[in-house]
Amino acid sequence: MGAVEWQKIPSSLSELCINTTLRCGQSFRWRKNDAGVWSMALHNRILSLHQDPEHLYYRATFPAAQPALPTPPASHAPSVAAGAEEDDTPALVQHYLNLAPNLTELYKQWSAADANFAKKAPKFTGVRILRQDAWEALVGFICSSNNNIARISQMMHKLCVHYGPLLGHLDGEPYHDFPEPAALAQEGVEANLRSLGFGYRARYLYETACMVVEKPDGWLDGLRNPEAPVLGQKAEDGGEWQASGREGYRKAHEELLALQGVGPKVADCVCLMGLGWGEAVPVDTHVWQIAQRDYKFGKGKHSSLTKATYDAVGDKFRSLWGKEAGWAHSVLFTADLRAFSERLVAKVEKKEEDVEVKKEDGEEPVLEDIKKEEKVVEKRIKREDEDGEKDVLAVEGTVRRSKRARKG
DNA sequence: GTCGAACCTTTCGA
DNA sequence: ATCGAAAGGTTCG
Repeated sequence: MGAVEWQKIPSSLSELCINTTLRCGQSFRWRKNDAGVWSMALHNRILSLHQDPEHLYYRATFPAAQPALPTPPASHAPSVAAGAEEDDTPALVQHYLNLAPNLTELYKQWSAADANFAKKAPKFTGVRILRQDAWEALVGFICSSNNNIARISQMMHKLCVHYGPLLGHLDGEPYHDFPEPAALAQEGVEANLRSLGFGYRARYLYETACMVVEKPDGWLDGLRNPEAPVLGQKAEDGGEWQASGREGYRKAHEELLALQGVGPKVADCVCLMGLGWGEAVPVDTHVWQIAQRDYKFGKGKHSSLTKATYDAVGDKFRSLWGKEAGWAHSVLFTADLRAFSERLVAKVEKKEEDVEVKKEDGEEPVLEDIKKEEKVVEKRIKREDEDGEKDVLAVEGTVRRSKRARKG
């Protein structure tokens, strides 16, 4: 493995908070280790992240002996073992984390346009829409139907372990890149996924993989917002704005609907998080609750979440928040997640106690000391994420414990 | 266009 | 602890 030193770039927690962004239901593959470092296999390397109030730190770990070329004369292929020849990790980080937009400015705009956003957003700053791989987003959100984030994460992990190429190990854990469509379009995949606990989504994944494989090359990325091209491509104009969404967005949404297991909500998730269409507003159970509670839906004409109501909710948010409505929506969605619910309660003296109780419950005692350190770090950077660790560790815990001594 | 039921399994919360 | 409900929905009739 060719590990590279940590790099750092200036970044405030208002511009990006990875502890929120990486576990708010956008990507389901990030794992946090005991030292508080987030890692994920991405584009043929293991990308690791952590941050303090002033900086974002990143590091890539490349697989050993991964010759870009069929290993010509090994004569002077020196320590360049991997990736060192033009390390594109800085560009990848910039691209994946979507660091270009000024998030503070966007929050200001959304707050000015919407009192409810202004009220909710201050406790959920730094939520950034990631630019994920479109295929991964498609698979992840097909799995998300009628499901919970912990299980979706577990399923994505299994998918990588069983069908993705192994890149290497970190903290003793294997990291696999995300499988290509062809890997999931093979005979027997459906049955195997079912046995792995995917339930009825096994068939959706297999059939969608087959359909994608049959499409012309580059079909999925062809549905991208030209303003948000894949890494290395030049940005172009995204088309004319309208409250129902730009033409390219509508086209992408419509095409995605033809895939198995893809309805309006999943299609919007892929549009927003995989294809760069900022106006895509996925309306799920959370957003529907929000729309009823805070935006006067749920009565009369729009009393139930029909297709027409679905579109109306999206239009409402698009006309309210504009071109990046899906982004604003994600902030409110995050605020609605149980995993973050503690931020909504007022800071009272009882809180410390509650946290302690939660921590002891269901966690390995061995981790106690480490976790207290972690807590200190979290406090130092002035975030309130003690609550979050519990959830994240729970996800990893099930994976790990299933292989080791679970009974204690 | 709308409605209801069925769908797999895990996690959550009372 | 245990058990029903809910979980970032979609499909089918």
